Amino acid sequence: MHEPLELTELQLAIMRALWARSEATVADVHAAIQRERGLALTTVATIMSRLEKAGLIARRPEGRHYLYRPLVSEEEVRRSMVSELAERLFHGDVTALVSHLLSEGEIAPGDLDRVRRLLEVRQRGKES
Amino acid sequence: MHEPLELTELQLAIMRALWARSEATVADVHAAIQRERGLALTTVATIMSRLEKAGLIARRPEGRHYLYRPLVSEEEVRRSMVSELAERLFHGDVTALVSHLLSEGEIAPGDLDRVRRLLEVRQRGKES
DNA sequence: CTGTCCGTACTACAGGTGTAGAATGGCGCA
DNA sequence: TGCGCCATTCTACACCTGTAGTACGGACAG
Repeated sequence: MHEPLELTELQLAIMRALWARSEATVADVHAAIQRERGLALTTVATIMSRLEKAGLIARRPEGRHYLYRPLVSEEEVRRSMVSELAERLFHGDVTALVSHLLSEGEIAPGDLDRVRRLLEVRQRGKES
Repeated sequence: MHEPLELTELQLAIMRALWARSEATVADVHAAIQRERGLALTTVATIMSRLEKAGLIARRPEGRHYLYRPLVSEEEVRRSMVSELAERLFHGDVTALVSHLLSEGEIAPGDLDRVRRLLEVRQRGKES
């Protein structure tokens, strides 16, 4: 239904603020990401109106300003971006991506147990 | 040492052709990616000179044309792009990315065994 | 010696992103 | 009723990407 859903870091920062609040004004979002990036309020407003034009968020009037809310979930974006990356780098072979993660020293040895547990849960869940 | 190494799909297609050959002319690369995308030769030449300017590939004169070769490996690019994505989407928590891959139905149940075997090999390799 | 062909380099342009100042429009106070 | 404030919108611009036509310089054929 959607074309690939690729967000840049700035767009993601804004979406994260919205996901955390579910409804927020431009000023809210601006305040929320102020710590990480010192952007002008109008910059945030610009990006948000572009996101709205792109159909990723929606807004409704509320008094003198607008309240924005996300139209896509964080999970959707993650799924889309991860599988897009798997496509680009591993011909869509997600297992190859996992393999890369397991073999390239990306995961601290201590975290392997966590992964193993996840895997076991997942495998039991799918049985039968 | 490098700043994040983010390649677009087109850039990757060209890099893949170079990785597969280790040295190639613009015409070679053009021919190689001709099947997937019907681009003009000059388009490929443009992208390749931009990649050279960006320091991702290098070239040396060879008779009347140039031979290009990659300056970054496929593995480096994969590592960089995957960890960049983990950064963007999971605050750099690679285990969370694996968890996402395991839980979001991204992996066919049949492939879970492969993953488990990879994990076991990896874990045994790291012990003591 | 000169015209042709081939590959490279230059130029161009639309669309997207990061960034933000300037203009606008309406609400409430004086 | 007019002024100012505040949020929103418009305009602007530089840089990157995808895409490719055109110009240029040198090697080769006649």
